[in-house]
Amino acid sequence: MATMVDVASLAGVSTSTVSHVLNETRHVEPETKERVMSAVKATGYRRDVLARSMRRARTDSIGLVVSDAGEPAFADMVHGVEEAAAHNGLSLLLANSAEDPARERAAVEALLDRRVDGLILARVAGSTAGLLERIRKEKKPLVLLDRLADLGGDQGQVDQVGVNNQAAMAALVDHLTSQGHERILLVSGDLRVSSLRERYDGFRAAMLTKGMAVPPELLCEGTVTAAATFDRVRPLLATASGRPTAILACSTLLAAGALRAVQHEGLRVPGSMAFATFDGFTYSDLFQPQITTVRQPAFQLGESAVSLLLQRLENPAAPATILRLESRIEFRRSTSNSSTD
Amino acid sequence: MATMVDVASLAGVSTSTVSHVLNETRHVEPETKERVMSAVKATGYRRDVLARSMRRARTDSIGLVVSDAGEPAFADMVHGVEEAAAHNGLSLLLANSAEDPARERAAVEALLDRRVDGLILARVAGSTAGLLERIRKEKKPLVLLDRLADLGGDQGQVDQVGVNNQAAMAALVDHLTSQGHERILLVSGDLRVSSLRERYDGFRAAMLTKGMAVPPELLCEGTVTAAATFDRVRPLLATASGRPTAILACSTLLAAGALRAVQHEGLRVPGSMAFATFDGFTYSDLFQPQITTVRQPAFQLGESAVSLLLQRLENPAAPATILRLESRIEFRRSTSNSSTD
DNA sequence: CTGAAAGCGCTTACAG
DNA sequence: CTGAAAGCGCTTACAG
Repeated sequence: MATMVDVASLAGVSTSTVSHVLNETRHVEPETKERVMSAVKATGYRRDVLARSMRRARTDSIGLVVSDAGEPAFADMVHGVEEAAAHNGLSLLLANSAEDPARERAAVEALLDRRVDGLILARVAGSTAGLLERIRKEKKPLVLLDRLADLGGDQGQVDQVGVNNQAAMAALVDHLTSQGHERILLVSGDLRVSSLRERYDGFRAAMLTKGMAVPPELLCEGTVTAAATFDRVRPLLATASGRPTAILACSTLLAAGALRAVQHEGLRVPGSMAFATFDGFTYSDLFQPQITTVRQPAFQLGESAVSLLLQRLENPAAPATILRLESRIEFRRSTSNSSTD
Repeated sequence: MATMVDVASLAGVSTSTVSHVLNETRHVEPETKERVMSAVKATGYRRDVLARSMRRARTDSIGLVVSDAGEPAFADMVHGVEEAAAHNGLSLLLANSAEDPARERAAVEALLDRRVDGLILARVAGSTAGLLERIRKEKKPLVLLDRLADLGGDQGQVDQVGVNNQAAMAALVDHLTSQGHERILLVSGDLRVSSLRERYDGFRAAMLTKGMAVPPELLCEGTVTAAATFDRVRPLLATASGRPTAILACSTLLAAGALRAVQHEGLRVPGSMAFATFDGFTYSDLFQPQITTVRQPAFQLGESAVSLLLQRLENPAAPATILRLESRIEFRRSTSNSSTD
């Protein structure tokens, strides 16, 4: 591999000049510049980013840690981040934490080791409290994505971008109650995940506003896998008496478990059970049942996270920004009374 | 940030000794070692991996570029790679190429710049011939994942891991013909993608073996998006005369386009059209129609790719390994004659 | 307009 | 058993 010294000697200049030409960081005579550039070409020189990073403050790279890049919503967020990063000349280091706090921690440490200029995190459910502290100590710009932090006032705020879960939930409850549903089973998952907590709180608030009861047996929370959700939901559907008339799942995973329970009990959607979910399934237009779904603007969430990070890099002292984008509800037959199936 | 010099002076030793203690690369008196370790703790010292990498041959990191980490099959491969990498103390730099050759090229360059110890690539359809050459020139270990290379003999071989597409296709054709299907529409996509090419070739070979005709109008190839596939497939289903009785899609994306065409024409699966696909949809057990699917052992593909890479790092001169794992076929109602729907 | 030289934080022969 | 010093490949004051 050719080094800068090779280029300099071939061009008959100093390495300072080569560096300045490459970085356009001070004026160089056109003719000299020319010589340098052709020496670069002749030697096939490529700047060593490791050495470069060691001298500079920046690495022009950012890190993204998501709990599972394979989940549809996260996949789109990743795309958004990639697009925006590439657009801004940043390279992206991506890591999955697989919903495992230890993996998440390890991923963050690896990214810090590589001196990323900033971090974007969609944290896992059991994310340790120390993680944000660790990043703050390193003085690394940080943006929280989708799963936000509920920080106390004096801990300092963090830039965050998520969706307006309350509003989406209110609209969904509106829709379901307008169809005459009074007994709605909420499958809300792990409430340590802020987005799930917000949906849970949003549901209760919306029901309260409507003057409707929310009996505890219709709040199914705490399950983390589809299988566990199946086990929890199934008994709730077993007997016709007291059975909910609608199920509302707060994530794709939860929807999968709940739907499996519905089918296991021989109930048809929407014939004998209405069903709606957040996030939902890919290619769902092709399959039955057609499920009413709250779609996040996932791609834009990713893009916005990068924007916030860039702003933060520009202006480290600015107050934190908290962005809430609006979701879109796709109404389908699974919550429609007029349907025959 | 504390540096090695800080640690050394606090412990009253040289930086050599600190380095050797940290790397366990030469014997150090237990008592000295102790002093160094407590100085490390006291200063909160963390080794600078950039500086370290600059002096060493290795960065203990590998790069993975996939065409879309959000597609189910690729998502599982990514998980396999991550798991195996973590297990071997390697950190993983992941990049999506979004089926765009330019993005792929940029991703590879970024990874080379970061001096990954090796690369794993699931290449895009239009991947430039120069890409492999570029990596070879850099003398970087490389493993091809899922989408293999059809290299000429004297270009030198590359380590690769994929599935046995021929065998899976033969079994599928066996299954369909045994159900009485003679007119099978093959939706094969972009034949520059080696796995799709293999499925295409496998189909023709299997049909030939059965002594069955493969009329050109039942070979739908070259489409890259679901929308384009829809447009190509729809007219083939428009009139009952000459309509295929079964459709075989070679990827999730192609299946989506074809299925949309089937539904647009008002045909029911499997009532009026049998349907099978490679890769398939997630959570497909929950939805109708239930589609016969060839599942790749995607996670294991990812793991195997890392194994091959590690072997290559150990032994750069060894002949290339080409690994073929077996897929599993999930037979479902979409290809079952006895079903009423 | 350009160059000589220090320095980023490590690793590793070389020497004792 | 340990240390002084060179060097990895850059960037950047400093000097002219």
